[in-house]
Parts: sequence; structure tokens; C-alpha cells
Amino acid sequence: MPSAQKKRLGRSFYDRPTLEIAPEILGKVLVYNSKRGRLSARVTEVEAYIGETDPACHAFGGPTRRSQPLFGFPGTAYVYLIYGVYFCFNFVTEREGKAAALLLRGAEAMEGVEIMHENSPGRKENRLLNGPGKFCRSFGIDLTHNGLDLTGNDIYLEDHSFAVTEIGTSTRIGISKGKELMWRFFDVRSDSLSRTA
DNA sequence: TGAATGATGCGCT
DNA sequence: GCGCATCATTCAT
Repeated sequence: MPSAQKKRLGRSFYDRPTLEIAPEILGKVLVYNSKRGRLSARVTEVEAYIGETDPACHAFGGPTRRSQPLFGFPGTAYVYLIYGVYFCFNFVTEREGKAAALLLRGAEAMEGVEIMHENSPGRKENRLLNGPGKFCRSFGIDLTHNGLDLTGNDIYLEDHSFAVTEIGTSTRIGISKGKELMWRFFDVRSDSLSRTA
């Protein structure tokens, strides 16, 4: 096995059209250097939320206190609480002011699996990160990570040259407006997705 | 295996 | 007060 080249992704990766980034972010490795140790996972599923005209996007109708990070620099983390219970983690994309993001909905655990099991007890390894709320719980992501610069040293993406041979698309999950848009992207071969098929 | 449901907090009208 | 980018549990097939 030749060792894969690990290239850290910078601002320019995020400073592009969201629908162009979406298929490319699949297979990239998200690294989190937490206080308890290093966690990493291969991205398998994302959804796009784009701008003030997308009715499902938190930026719809203009900026608010909560959605502020969405309007910031590309490569910013946008984290919010959903249903009073779980957190959702987003990569902010496009130029500052455009307010677009990719919601991380699924990943495959690589490093720090023990820590993930401590955060999410009693589950199989491929059920640790297969859903946006579950990813945040297992990784230990919360509002303290909101607004974090993803080109810094805490949380960032690496390109390990993992090939994603087949990319599936579908409508977005769990929304009531903007349902017709095919803005969910996933690695068909993965067994760590929020939904199968 | 799938449908229904409750948990639970907060942003926004 | 309503609705929400979710998930685990329960109950039914």
C-alpha cells in the first residue's frame, strides 16, 4: 500500500460554488484535534444550503443572530442546535456575504474511535457518525465550535486521495420547504449514511 | 422493517 | 406560541 498523500485544504477549497464543492468533499478527511485526543473521519454524506433565496437555508430572509456565521468567510464552521437536542455541523462555503454551507450528515470513523464510543455508548462503529446529530455527539461538537476557522489547527479537512467511485444525489432530508432540490450528495458505497439507498 | 411519537431548547413572529 | 437541516424508542406488521 503506497501511503496516501495528506494535503490540508485551505480557504480556496471553500471559496467556490457550493454545488461544485459538494461532490468533492466526499472522501475528504475531517480532523478534529480535541482536548481528549485526535479524531478523524472520512466524509460520506453532505447537503447544500445556499443563500438567502433557499427557503430551507437559515440565511433565508437575511441574517439573524443565529445565522451570522453563515455570512462569514468561506471555511468557517456553522454549528446550531436542532430540536433542542442535537447539534448540526456545517462548512461555510462561497464568498463572504453569500451565506451558503454544506451540512455534514455522515462520515466513517478513522482515528479516535474510542473517544467516539465514550461519547456515544453502546453502538456499532458504523453507527457512530451516520447522521448529522450523531456525528456531533460522537465527535463532541457543540456551540463552542460555532464560528471556528476551519483553516486553523483545531478542525480542518485533509485530502487523503480517497477515491469515491459512485456519488448519489437526492432531495434533502428533514425539511419542509425547498424539498424539490436535489442537494444531498453521498458516497453510494459507504455503510455509514443517514439513510440507505 | 416501518410508522408513529416524545424529548427538549431556542429562534423568530 | 410554533416549528425546527434529529434520533431513539415503541408498537405494529
